[in-house]
Amino acid sequence: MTENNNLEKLVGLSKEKGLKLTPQRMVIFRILSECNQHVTVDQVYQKASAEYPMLSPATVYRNMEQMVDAGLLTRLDLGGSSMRYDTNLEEHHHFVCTECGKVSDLYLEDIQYKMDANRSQLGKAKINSLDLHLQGTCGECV
Amino acid sequence: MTENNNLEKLVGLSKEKGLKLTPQRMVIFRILSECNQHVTVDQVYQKASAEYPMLSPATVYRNMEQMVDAGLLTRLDLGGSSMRYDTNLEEHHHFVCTECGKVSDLYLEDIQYKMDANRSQLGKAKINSLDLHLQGTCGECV
DNA sequence: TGAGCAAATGCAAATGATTCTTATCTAGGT
DNA sequence: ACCTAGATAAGAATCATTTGCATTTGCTCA
Repeated sequence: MTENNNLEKLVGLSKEKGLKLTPQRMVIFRILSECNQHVTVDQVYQKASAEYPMLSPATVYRNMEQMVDAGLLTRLDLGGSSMRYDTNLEEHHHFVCTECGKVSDLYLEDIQYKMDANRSQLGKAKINSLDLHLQGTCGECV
Repeated sequence: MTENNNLEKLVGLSKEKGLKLTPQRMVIFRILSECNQHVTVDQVYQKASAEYPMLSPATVYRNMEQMVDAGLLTRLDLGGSSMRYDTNLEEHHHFVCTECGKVSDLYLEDIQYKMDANRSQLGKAKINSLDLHLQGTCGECV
């Protein structure tokens, strides 16, 4: 169901944005819908190139970035060496386990509100993105 | 005064940690105490190599990392292409202007408290670091 | 004060993520 | 079937950072 959903989105998107429905794009997108969230480009590339061997990493990079621009993915900088991409578009934050690397989602509805209260320190500044990075040891690794 | 303070720290450190008082380390350390916060390794290297031309970048990288280990600096991942190091050891957060790159400090005393309230989502997990990344347009660039 | 050892340095090469280049290819409209 | 804009593959290029190694240098203790 998620997969159909995403496939629909892709098709709709390709019309909207003038993106072509190339086989590479289809493979990449299906991989994304099968993967867990927070994937790296390389993870996608590994899986995708298994079934589409001539695929180049650059193509995956390009496609993921396009999907971000199109609002299908969110780019995540979780502090590791490589960027991650999140298929969960809801406003949320992340907790990264420094032992096993697992990423957990966190929904913190009142952070934004709290920020507003502290906004005075920023003067006329306009906040565009607010990102909470939490690190620690997850339940399984404790 | 800050410089004397830091020099003391450095000497104390070298005893504690078995770090040697090399001229390179002295130069790097003084540069750090003169620089504004949030410097990159390269910024330090540029200034330091001006007065110690044979200095190698690797030495700066190594020294900054050692200072982090020793608790004299904090490593900052502010999302740019290179890491930054913060000489301000107080608990605080950062706002990065996406126009001019300026970094502003933010003191948000109640974030930690708020997090605790949301901790239930994390189960037995242990939070080691909490880092708020804010991006936007600063007062001057608005 | 000088020998010895661990730590520090410089250099260059390795690494790893990402981007760029360029020639080729192809989807989609006509 | 044909054209053309846009997409692709492949690999070179880039950039920040790390590492291996041979050499040097603080620092300690006799």
